[in-house]
Order: sequence, then C-alpha cells, then structure tokens
Amino acid sequence: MSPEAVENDYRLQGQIGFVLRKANQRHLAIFSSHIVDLTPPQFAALAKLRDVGETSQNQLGGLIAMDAATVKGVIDRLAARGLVQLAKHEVDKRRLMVRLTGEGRQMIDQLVPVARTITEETLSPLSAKDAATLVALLSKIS
Amino acid sequence: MSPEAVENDYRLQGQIGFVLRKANQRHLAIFSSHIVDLTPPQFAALAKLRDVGETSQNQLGGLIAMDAATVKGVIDRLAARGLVQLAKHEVDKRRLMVRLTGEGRQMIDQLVPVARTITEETLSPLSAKDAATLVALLSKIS
DNA sequence: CAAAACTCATTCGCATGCAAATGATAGCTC
DNA sequence: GAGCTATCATTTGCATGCGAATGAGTTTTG
Repeated sequence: MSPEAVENDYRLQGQIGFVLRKANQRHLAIFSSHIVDLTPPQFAALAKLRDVGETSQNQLGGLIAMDAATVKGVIDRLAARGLVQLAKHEVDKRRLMVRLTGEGRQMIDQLVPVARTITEETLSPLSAKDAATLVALLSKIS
Repeated sequence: MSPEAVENDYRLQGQIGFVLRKANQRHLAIFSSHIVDLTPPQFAALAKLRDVGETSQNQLGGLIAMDAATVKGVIDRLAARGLVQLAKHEVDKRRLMVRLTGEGRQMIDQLVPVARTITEETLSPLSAKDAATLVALLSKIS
C-alpha cells in the first residue's frame, strides 16, 4: 500500500476519541432531560460527598476526577445555591472543607434513583451483558 | 431490601457517565502529549475537511457532531491561523463555506499518522479484540 | 405573489476543563 | 530554627460545549 493509501484509510468516525465524545454527548442529553437542576459534575460532587461525608475541596476533586481549578468552580456554584457548606479546616489552614447541607443531602437522595434511570437509558441500546462489558472496557482505559 | 439500602448501593465510579468522562480525560491527555498544535475538535474539523473538500460551516458541524455555536468557535480559530479559508456561498448567501488552505492540508496530512498512534496508545490497555468491541459498543450508544 | 416556515450563521450566557502562575500554609531536613 | 519542598487553594487565560435568542436569507404554501 502506498503512503497515501494508508493515509486515506483514516476514518474519523471510527476513532476512539471521536466515539467517546459522541457517546458523552448523548449521555449528557439524556442526563439533562431527567435532571434539570444539576450538571453531571455537580451531581458527581454531591453524590461523592454523600458517600464520604466531609472532605477538602482538592481531595473531593481527586475522588471525582476533577482538577483543582475545575472543582473550585463546581463547588462554588453548589455553595452559592446552599447545597454544600464550606469551612476552613481548623488545624490545617490551607484546606477548605466541604460538606452537604441538609438541602444538598435531600436533593442528592432524591436524585440517585433518577441517576439510575439515566444510566439505564444511556445503555438501553445494549444488552445487559454488553452494557457490563462496555463499562468494564471503559474502566480499563480510564 | 430497604429503600436506603437500594440508594446506598449507588456507585458513582461504575456509572457509564462517569467512566465516559474519565476515559475522555485520559484520551485528551494522550492526544495533547502527541499533538500540541491542535485540540481534538480542531483536528476533527481539519480531518473531515480533508475528506469532504469544501462545505458550509453548519454542515461540517453536522459531520463532526458539533452544534452551530461550537463549530463557529473552532473554525474561527482555525481561520485565524490560516489553516482554513472562509468564503460566502455565491448562490445561497446564508452559507459560509469552509475549505482547507495549503497549510491546513499539509498539517492534517502530517498529523493523521500521529492520530493513529494516539488511538493505539489510548486503547493500549486492551487487546485488539477488546479494542474493537469497545469502539463498536460505544458507537451503538452514540 | 405574500406570508409563514425553515435554514444558516452569529451572539450571549453559563458551565466545564486544563495549564500555568501565585500566595499561603505545612512538613521536612540539616 | 531556617530553609527547602510540598500541598492546598485561587486566579487567569484559553478552548470547548450547549441552550436560547436574533437577524438575514431561502423555501414552501396558501
């Protein structure tokens, strides 16, 4: 095969990066149709806080795979809405501790079942077995 | 199982939305380490223009799954760098036609092989068979 | 043909997402 | 204990990404 033939064989639509982006797009659309009040990152933050209780902002970022700059924005917006509460760590004055408020707790408890629906709908084109395979393979390349 | 037990069973890390986001993150990191000059959306735009020749901005957006507002920003930045060329359609005055410049053509030709490497590296934790399965399953939920 | 409906592009506002630089604090090490 | 290093948070700058509103131009339809 000539070099040009090799090059011409490149199909954008089959590249992993492209399909990842498209799959993400569809998931976001489904998410938004079920949950209007929160974005996926905001939901992830609340869900994780519900699991772990109080943590520092950066630590939370680590748990939900967000860098410091990104998590700050997310947390600030949640705090502005009264869903999380912020407080300086008493000993280590660098750390900004985050915890759910009662309102935040109530909202996330309410939304977790909805999140299940979102996951189901996103994976609905696949059999249960294929869905499990997909999540497993994605985890491996994460 | 009590309702609370059901709720407590929710694991963020296993949700399709979360793994999609993380996989995307890793892919972006790999992409950036190989291609510094372009972002993935910019690359997609150039690669698609190389395939189809001249198209309108919106049409291009449709081909690479970008909405009108997003594609405009991407194209404007490519145009500012002289990688694409813009011109009003002579008949239909609404349309803004986009095409590669010589420079853009040269850049994308050069980068397509690199993109292959990026795809490979992203999928390197998987066997060839699993990689193909992953892309196929992702396509189904896109 | 004139009005309605549609398409294309643009703009605005908001929310990620990340790199890089900065300041404050903590911990380590000699 | 002073200095070096590491960590935490913040800020800035840039690039997606999408919803919604707007304006210009085109097509359809009554």
